[in-house]
Amino acid sequence: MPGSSKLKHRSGCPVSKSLEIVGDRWSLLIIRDMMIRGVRNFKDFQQSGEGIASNILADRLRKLQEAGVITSEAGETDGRKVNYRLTQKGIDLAPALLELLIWGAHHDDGGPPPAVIRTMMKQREAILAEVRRRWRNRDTTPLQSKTGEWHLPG
Amino acid sequence: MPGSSKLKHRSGCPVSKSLEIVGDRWSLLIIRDMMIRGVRNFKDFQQSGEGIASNILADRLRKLQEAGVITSEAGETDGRKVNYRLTQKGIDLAPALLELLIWGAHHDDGGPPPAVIRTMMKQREAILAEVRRRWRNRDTTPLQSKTGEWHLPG
DNA sequence: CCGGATCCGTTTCGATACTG
DNA sequence: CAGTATCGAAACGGATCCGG
Repeated sequence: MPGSSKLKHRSGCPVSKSLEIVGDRWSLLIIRDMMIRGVRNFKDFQQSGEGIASNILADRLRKLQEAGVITSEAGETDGRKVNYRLTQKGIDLAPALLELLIWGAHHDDGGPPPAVIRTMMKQREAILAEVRRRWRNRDTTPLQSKTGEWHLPG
Repeated sequence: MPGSSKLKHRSGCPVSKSLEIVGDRWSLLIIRDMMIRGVRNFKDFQQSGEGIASNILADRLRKLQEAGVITSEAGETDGRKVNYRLTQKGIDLAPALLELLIWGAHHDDGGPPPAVIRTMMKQREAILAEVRRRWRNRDTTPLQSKTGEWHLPG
């Protein structure tokens, strides 16, 4: 419908397009895996997320691209592989995602001990800086292995 | 049947119970309305969220209670009315929610102009302090009316 | 092998109507 | 006002198949 500014997401949901990404279980996990664990490939997402169906995963990856949060490019060494990467918009989600993870860790049953949580909160800025640095340098190794002390939860 | 609490999330979703709240379009909007706009009653949620179905709203309010994010209590003046309020766990979501709103405002088409966004980011701590203060004092007037300058997006 | 697409039974959503 | 009941539509998830 050209000229119509009503995208009509699903039915009457008033949430903005960007926030739709967040309001989805899998999308948030995908972004977390990319940002924290450095996951890039289709298969790694399947194993990392602990059982997302391939059709759902493909659907979410496509929607995340449409939303401008990630991009996909053919692997340079292996033509078969596809590398997914966060865009600037995706990286900008880091502060919110980190707050979310801290909140979950703090309030979840069986979460990490309070000392670890306090460490996470203190290192908040350091973690964000590291995420941004990695993005600039295209470094995709998991965050945890860098210091061994961050214990980012999921 | 609604009312039977099956613990089995949906199928194999690995996300923690707390993060399930966030991975839902409506739950996030409900919390936002409570925190930013001071919404407390069933009917206000229906109008505020711009068209959430009553059965969905009831379901989400119940799940948020089960998750310990909100509580419900019968209205003191009017027995029919039910007042929903954020718990401490719910209030603790404020930093994450605010980051999310800033992110959405920044990256959404037709969002507020950059100057407003920069103001939001600068006032981040002030907004959080105000949310906490209101929660302590059971003040439920909308946040915007306080200063008229925060322009919190949705 | 990798990154999907297709088929299909099951679950959940959502609009409307209705009730205490 | 604060929810249920109902029912069609959509999304989900598992399994399997396909192109490169």
